[in-house]
Amino acid sequence: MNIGLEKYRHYYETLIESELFSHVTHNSLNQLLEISTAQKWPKKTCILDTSHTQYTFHVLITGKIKVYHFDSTNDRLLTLLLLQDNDVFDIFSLMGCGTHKVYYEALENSEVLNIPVAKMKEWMKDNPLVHKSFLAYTVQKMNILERYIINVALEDIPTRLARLLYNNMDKSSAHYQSISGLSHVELGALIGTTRAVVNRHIQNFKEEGILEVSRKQITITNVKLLEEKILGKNV
Amino acid sequence: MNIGLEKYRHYYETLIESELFSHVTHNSLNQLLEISTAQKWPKKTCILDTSHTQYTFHVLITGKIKVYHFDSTNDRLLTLLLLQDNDVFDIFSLMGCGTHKVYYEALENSEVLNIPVAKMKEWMKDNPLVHKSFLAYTVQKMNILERYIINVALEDIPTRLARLLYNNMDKSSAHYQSISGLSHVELGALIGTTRAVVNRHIQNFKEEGILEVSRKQITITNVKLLEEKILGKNV
DNA sequence: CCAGTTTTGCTACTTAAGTAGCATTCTAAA
DNA sequence: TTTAGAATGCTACTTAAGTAGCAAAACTGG
Repeated sequence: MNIGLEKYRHYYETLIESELFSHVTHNSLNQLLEISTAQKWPKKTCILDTSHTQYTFHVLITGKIKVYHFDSTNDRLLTLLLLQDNDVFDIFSLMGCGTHKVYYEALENSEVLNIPVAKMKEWMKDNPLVHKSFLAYTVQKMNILERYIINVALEDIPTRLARLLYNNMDKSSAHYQSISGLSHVELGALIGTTRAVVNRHIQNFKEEGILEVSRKQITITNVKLLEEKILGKNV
Repeated sequence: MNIGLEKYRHYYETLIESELFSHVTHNSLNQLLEISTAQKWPKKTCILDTSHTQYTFHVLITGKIKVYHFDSTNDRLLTLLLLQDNDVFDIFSLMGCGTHKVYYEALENSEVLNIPVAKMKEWMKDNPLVHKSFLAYTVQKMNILERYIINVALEDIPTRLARLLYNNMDKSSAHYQSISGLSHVELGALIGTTRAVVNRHIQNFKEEGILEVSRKQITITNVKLLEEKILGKNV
């Protein structure tokens, strides 16, 4: 990346805000940007070639990207993580953890930095302190995965759906909108089921007065009832 | 720990073998042992007090410990990880990741080192390089959790059971024994179901000639058939 | 504005998983 | 050696989840 460009400032300021790079010196961060190339991933960009993320490490600057697994046996998708600003991927290939069979799709127009894995490893060798922040970051993600396992293994689908809606409620707006822009297929992939089942339970919730729906948009009309769906079944 | 003791040598040699501490200098490892106390956890020892692991970091020297979650709604256990030699816990509390609602149980007579979290953090500050090996370690565990999610969310129980048996087959012995010493309740906790369902599928497998059972012991009699249960459904 | 695609809503059906309960067998502690 | 508890095997039943398929509605790109 030509760090003389105006754009460079934007990336620099995003990274320095990130918990991953906040402690990195000005010089080192510049070095990181020098081995980076910026790329735009328009909405719906898919990375289905696992070798790409195997050799290129990414920092998500803006946008939203889902990490998902595809099961060919029953033609089902499972979203493992939603990546947002300042997330990085793929930490598995960075640590040489064999092949990591996941795919990526930009759910919104996104901007990413591309860094060759080999160069990233070198940079980390020169900046050993980042291992600490990467460790903290990874542990946080692991915590999310752990709760995901517990949800999928022990809770029924209405509970999982309710929790998904609850956790993604936009409490700032007057009307509690949730998970904007995702279809029922996407919702199913997020909780490990199919669109038909998601739709069934959404209709049930609607009848119970918990929410209202319009296309790709869910509005929670009764937060208390939604909470009750989750509570009494562990928080 | 009084590092003059004969026992000390045993702990030292175990740690230096571990990928987590192998690069640590002799002096630093001694310092680590000085802030450690050794403890025996006989088989069936349970740690149900989450505040214990919140303030004490552990290194498992020998034995086997399961990390599990308990769901009070439906009275079910879910085993998240099996810890073995040179595993450490709990990395969540070490990284200050809030409370981590999991319990521990020694499945075999185990020997652990106890290290106060605050002292461990200090020691890590003095030995910043360990962050790198802890990162690699954590990423490995995260990989296991990720596959766990995929299994539980997308595969049926016969497949999950078959995979569990397959992954735990003792290929060294002439007779392929698998998961020795665990009851059907434990097997259920490992794949996210109940003992009744585990038993049902074990009986099916038995009829299909895949395995033979005796109390707390399963012997695989036809590995190929077992593999077929898993394959064709992603590896 | 039209044509084609995506998304949603819904019905009917199949199947797997979960639940309850009990009898038998095995094991370990008194 | 006895006995209480644990583990297993099994039956019958209930319920939730998955599947298939179709039609209406709502977008989107040309």
